[in-house]
Amino acid sequence: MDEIYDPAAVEAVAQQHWRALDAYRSKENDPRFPKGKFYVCSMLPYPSGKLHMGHMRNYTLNDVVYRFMRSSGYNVMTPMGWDAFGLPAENAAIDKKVAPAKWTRANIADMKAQFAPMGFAFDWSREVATCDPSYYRWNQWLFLQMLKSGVAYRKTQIVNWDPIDNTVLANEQVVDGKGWRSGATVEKREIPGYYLAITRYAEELLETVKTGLDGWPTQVRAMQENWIGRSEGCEISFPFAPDTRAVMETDGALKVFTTRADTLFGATFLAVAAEHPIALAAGKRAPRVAAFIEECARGAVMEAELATQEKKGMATGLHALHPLTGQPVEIWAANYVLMGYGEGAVMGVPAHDERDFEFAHKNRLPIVQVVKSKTGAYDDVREPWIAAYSDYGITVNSGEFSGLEFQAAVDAIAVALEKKGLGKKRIQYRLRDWGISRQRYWGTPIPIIHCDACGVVPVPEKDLPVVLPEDLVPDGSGNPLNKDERFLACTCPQCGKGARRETDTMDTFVDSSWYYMRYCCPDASSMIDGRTDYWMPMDQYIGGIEHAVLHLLYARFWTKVMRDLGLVKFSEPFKQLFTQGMLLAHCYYREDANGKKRWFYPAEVEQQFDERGTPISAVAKEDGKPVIYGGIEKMSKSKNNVVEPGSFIERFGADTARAFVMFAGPPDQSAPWSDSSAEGVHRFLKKLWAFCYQNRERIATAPALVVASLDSGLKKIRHQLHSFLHQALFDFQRIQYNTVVSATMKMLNALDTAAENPAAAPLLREGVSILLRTLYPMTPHVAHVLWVELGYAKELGDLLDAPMPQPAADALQQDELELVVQVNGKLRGRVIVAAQADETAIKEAALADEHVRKFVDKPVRKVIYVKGKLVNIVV
RNA sequence: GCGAAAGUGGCGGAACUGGUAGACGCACUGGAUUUAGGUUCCAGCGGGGUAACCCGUGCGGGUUCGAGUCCCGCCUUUCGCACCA
Repeated sequence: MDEIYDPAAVEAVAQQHWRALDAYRSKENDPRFPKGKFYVCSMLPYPSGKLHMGHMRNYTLNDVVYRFMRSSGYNVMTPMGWDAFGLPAENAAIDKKVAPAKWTRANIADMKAQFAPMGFAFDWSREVATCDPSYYRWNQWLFLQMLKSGVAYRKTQIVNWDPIDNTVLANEQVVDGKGWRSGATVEKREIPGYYLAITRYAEELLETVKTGLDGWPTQVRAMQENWIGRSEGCEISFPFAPDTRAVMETDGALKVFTTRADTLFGATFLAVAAEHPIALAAGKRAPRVAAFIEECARGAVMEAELATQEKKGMATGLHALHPLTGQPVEIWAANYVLMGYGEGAVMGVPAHDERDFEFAHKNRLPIVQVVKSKTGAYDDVREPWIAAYSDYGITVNSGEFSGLEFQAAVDAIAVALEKKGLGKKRIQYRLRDWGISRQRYWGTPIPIIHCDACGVVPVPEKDLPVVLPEDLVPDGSGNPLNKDERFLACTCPQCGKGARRETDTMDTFVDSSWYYMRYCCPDASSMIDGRTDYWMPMDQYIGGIEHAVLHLLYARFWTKVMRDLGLVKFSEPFKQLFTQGMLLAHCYYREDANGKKRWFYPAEVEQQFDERGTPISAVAKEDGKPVIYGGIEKMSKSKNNVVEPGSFIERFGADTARAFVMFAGPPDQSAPWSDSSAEGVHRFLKKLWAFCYQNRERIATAPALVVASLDSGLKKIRHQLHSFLHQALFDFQRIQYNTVVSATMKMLNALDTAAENPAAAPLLREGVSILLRTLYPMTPHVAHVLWVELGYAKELGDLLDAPMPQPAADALQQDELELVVQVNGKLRGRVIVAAQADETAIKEAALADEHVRKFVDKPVRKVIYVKGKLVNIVV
């Protein structure tokens, strides 16, 4: 055994050992693991080319789950793959004039190589890249099945259009309403596309997220519940007034949805989206309406932007009739009404809705109070109008419906409307169908053929996959597939005449909706096979909170579609979900005269402290002059604060990197990277090695542990060790690995104290075996080598499958307990009592304590005893 | 704007179910070893006070014998908002 800890040597030995065993290849029903399967998986990464420490944190987390569960006796499988389609490859293509396929595949190779030193337990035999035809053909196949069942359908969609580059822009590519490359003001444009009817599953998606999925974080469940957004309300029709009838050339009605039918008598205007047919018809007649529609057509489609923009409106000059009073109500076009949500129209009740109030106030529309509070606080909301009263209350000014409470009013009005055929109760979801068409090259081709004679024709299953040509290089001016005759030209499967292929590709969320099922059978000749039934549903899914809604909702939806096609038997893909936090890093900059920031790498900066350890200033090493501390930020290239694993691992080893990213903070929260803190963890591993080296003979020759013969000092240390273990096992289960690392540090500190006692050898032998196995999931290399060197492998087997240690009952028991004594809830003393002492004796001992007596200057009113913890004396 | 979280020493954080605030580590200070730097080891380390003690978990209220933890109202930061992944 070497005297000095040499991480490079240790890690080479351990990895060689695992490679020789092919240690992470998983197979179904492996008889070595009678407890059954455990499938743990991290959300697949986008192959951007560089792995930073943040990735390492995420996959270390995954790896700790793997090793802990395997040590607990499960047949664990953890795969890895690549979310290989998407926009960044096209941007790289524009920048570097390299085909996205080539760039992506080179990145995958790079990243895979960067994973190697970390010693992750990935089963690489299951690797999947979503840009491989063998994968995306099944996106196409399932899409065809969805077309057949009607889950997939064609409809127009609104996109961001860059009029200079003549291309559709992603929301990300719209900066302040302008195209990021051209600078042109972005316009909304309507084009046809494909949708998946996720709303068909709204009720089931909602029900399970509310009452099932108990292995998911509650905040994720809440976010999904709110995203689906079920609301009970009424659909109400306002029949066209003669002017509207004339313009629309029909006697229809303007339909709205509201959850506040009780306020119907307060509806003083109607607001429609700028794209609503009535607005468009009015625009043909009135130039000012047309101008307003055009104004609304500028600007982006993002909801956050729409919701924060100034509320603007324009009277259309048209009217509809109130369904119950028959009074004409003015129709306005408004920029805050969304065409894609509900009916694209709302009734405006300014007295009882803040947004309507703001709108009415600005446009001098009438405000009519129709609800008063039950307490009388808002009985009189007359002019001057200050605010809307949006709480539930009692109806007023509502004819025969006055004097009713909210629900009674809604019920009565709904009945009245239904009698007239002008409305009914209805459930409305906020959730919208999923538009999957992207006017982009680097994605799964949508398997559709356009024929002049037959129209839109699906590609026959036997012709799948529709292979994406891999040699095209986008130049920023639209989808290069539109110019690629080899791809475009085809024959119509129905009439056999020449036809054109669809050039839109699928949203990359399609790729990530089921890859985790393909990992189970990556070489299957169908979409999935029986092996998926063995591994799925996944036991532990790990990924960022940013995916709380979209990806996780799409994956749940996709699973249900597959279930309804008879492909899988389960309805939910992920039993447990863990949302990991981001790794952040310090950043430093200097500003030049023009306010332009120059960002320094942390390594170029020296932090200075005062004598109390408070950081006072940071200076650049190059000139000794101050730089500005920019705080702790997300790692990003532009801020030069990306921590790269390569050089760190070379200096300190993968185990230090792994242990530090686990130690830095709770795994579900963001944590900053710190070089010096990481070195502290390295010191711990060095200390561990040195301790094992110094005590190797004592451990090797230790007699068996006899608890009764330990002196009281060693007994106490043994109690500590097993308490730390007890806590660590709890923390392993709740995925709080930062405190597991702390526990191993405490164990080493305790063993260090024990080692001074000449009789400690049996305890050291037990303690080190506990310590190594507890530490192993975080730092497998050094744990493996020490395990072998100290002879534990011969006794307990390879560390990969050595069972997790369990705390001994005889160690957790104590003869004496230290109790805290409080007076009126404030800590005033401590007493030591026998473990079996009864409550009366304990209370007496507490009252007898001299520190306590000082504060008991009034009669004792009550004494509260919390078993094993404290006594509180109330005076 | 809407939805979801987070806020504890100089720093990262600990305190699982209301019950000893600050475990473990970093930084810093003093000392030992070393020619020196680094390493290693020992001790100290929330604020105030000679002390007894007092004050302290973003801010303001409340519940409780007892609140970092529960409730109400604010402030700040982070994530998501449907074409970034």
